Amino acid sequence: MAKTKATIYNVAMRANVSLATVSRTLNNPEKVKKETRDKVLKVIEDLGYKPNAFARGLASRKSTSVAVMVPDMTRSSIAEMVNGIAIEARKYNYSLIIYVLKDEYHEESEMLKEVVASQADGILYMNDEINEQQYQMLNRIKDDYDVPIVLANTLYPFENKLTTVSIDYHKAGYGITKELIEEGRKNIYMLTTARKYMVNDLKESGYLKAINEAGLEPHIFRTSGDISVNTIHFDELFHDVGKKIDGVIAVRDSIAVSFINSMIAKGRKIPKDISVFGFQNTKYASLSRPKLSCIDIPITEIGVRAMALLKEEIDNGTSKTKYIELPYSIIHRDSTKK
Amino acid sequence: MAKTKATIYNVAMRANVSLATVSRTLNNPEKVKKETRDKVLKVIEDLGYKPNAFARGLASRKSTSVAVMVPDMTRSSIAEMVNGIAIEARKYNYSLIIYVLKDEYHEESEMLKEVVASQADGILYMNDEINEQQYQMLNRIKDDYDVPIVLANTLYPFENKLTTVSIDYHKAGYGITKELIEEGRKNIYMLTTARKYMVNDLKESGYLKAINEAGLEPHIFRTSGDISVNTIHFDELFHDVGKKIDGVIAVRDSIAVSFINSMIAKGRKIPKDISVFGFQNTKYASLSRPKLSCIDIPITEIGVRAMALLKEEIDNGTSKTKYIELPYSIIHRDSTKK
DNA sequence: CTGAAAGCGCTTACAG
DNA sequence: CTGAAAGCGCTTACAG
Repeated sequence: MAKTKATIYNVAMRANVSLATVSRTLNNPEKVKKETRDKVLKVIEDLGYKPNAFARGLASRKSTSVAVMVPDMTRSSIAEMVNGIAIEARKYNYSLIIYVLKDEYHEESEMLKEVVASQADGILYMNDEINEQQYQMLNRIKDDYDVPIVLANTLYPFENKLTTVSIDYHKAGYGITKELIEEGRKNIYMLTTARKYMVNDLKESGYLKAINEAGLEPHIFRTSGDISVNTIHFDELFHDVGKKIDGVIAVRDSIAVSFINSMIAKGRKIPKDISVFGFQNTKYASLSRPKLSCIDIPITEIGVRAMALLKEEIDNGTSKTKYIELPYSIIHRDSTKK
Repeated sequence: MAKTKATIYNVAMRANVSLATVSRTLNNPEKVKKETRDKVLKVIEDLGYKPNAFARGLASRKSTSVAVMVPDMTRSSIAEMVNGIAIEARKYNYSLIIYVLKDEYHEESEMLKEVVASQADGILYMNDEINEQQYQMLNRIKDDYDVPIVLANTLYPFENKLTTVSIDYHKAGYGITKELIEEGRKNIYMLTTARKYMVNDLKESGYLKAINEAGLEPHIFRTSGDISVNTIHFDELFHDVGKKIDGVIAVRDSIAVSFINSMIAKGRKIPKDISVFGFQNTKYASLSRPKLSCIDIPITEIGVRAMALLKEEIDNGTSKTKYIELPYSIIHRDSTKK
């Protein structure tokens, strides 16, 4: 039964070469004579030999693995980024170790120590709620242990010490708000999360800028991402000012769709009475009736680029680029007039 | 800057004990006198020492990591299972190495070799498309390398050599079909994927059983998970027999919602004209108008239980249970009459 | 309860 | 281009 795994020693024996030569044909093939190399490769193939990742990691001080730290796998944006990361990591034969962040700061800091102990070659960190404390902790880890860190879709606008791949959420928020203004909307509401997310703050600041420029009154409405909860909030909102609202920017597609459902239940027409924009371009947007107009965020691409940048930092100790801003686009469907 | 990580040697020095004692206070604290232990623990704390995972893995032949093999991170059921796995893994301080499966059989087999080389203590495999070839390969890996494997939400009904955690999809398909029959529906369609998924085949067989028992005519309609594609299919379907369909079982919520949107566009009423059931109870179900009735699958729980079972097999070499069937429930919302 | 020592399976200067 | 040997940082019998 339990076949004992072939070791480098077995390969060396069978191929009549030293351990060093086997190691070289795997890691620096150009340093081995073609003839020898082929002989060794053949034995490796025959034995189904794969180097033990621990021994290799211990000896070389490289792990060919990166730590992927995420707040919550179940959010589709996170899952899609991880997918992008996986696509790119595969090219380099890197493995991905997933760490699901806990709310508690202390736990996160423990987790980071684990990451360091795991000898990850680099860290991919995604957390759209990132706060001062967390940002500084990452900074410290990076400096203390000299491990490259790349933030993916994670913006901390007050400092820029950490390499980042994202989109300009402020500009995106500004852009769609302007579109609504140009449509002639006067009472444009921003539907955002009660909980503070950095990324949502940026969308909000873009919204506010456009609203102020147009001399309109800003309306920030904070609600929950939980549909059963925000439905109640939207009913209350409608009760208070429902007839006046004529435009909406929601920080997530799912919140936009939930809002649409609530308003249609009250007899309002979308987009005739209210134009609605979402953010992300998830499947929710295409399954909504009417289909949702929204900002399309190249989320998989963010993952791909973040991994590529991390790889660059791992290999060179640094990277030319410290900030990659990816373009977004505005998808016009049926919940807005344009 | 770059703080050199403390090693077990540094700890031993500072605490005036041997390496073995440091190792023991971490791994077998009961074998160390309390006094000594406390002294060592203090130094560990002071130095921020974390054992190097590679050295530990190499020496102990245990990795405290498991390989998580998934077909595609972006499917919400997969992401939620991984979340469940992460929750449970955290209890044991296990890390998770993610492998995103490729379509190509050869690549999957290479990946499995990598998994073995990575010294993972066990493998969590989820793939609702699993075929004979893949199943046998897993079997071989398990036998050859003596590594525990647990299938999560992955059914291969023709054999049961591999430990599995899932729900009874056949029964679920049967149950909701019966409900539609009891509602008085006569032309019940099953909307399933063109591509063969094991799990969908089981839903289908349950559907067929109920239909046959009732002496009705079965209608299996194969389409795509892609909304823009299935919308076209549904339009064609409506053109052919649209007026007759009075009940629908879809293998995924998103397919059900897309179908509802298509039918409403043609002027049909849900659930008055057509009752619709989905599968999974995703957010799509709550964001649909009308809200979707569906089978609720305890997907996070499947992840949790699969990880727990794997841990049991890792620790004991085997587990008492070879198959855990979790209960599902039927959620009645507004797309069916009950 | 504690320590000395071998060994896990690799990589990498160093020598030749 | 190739090999002998040290060393990576742990764990684990074995002795005491």
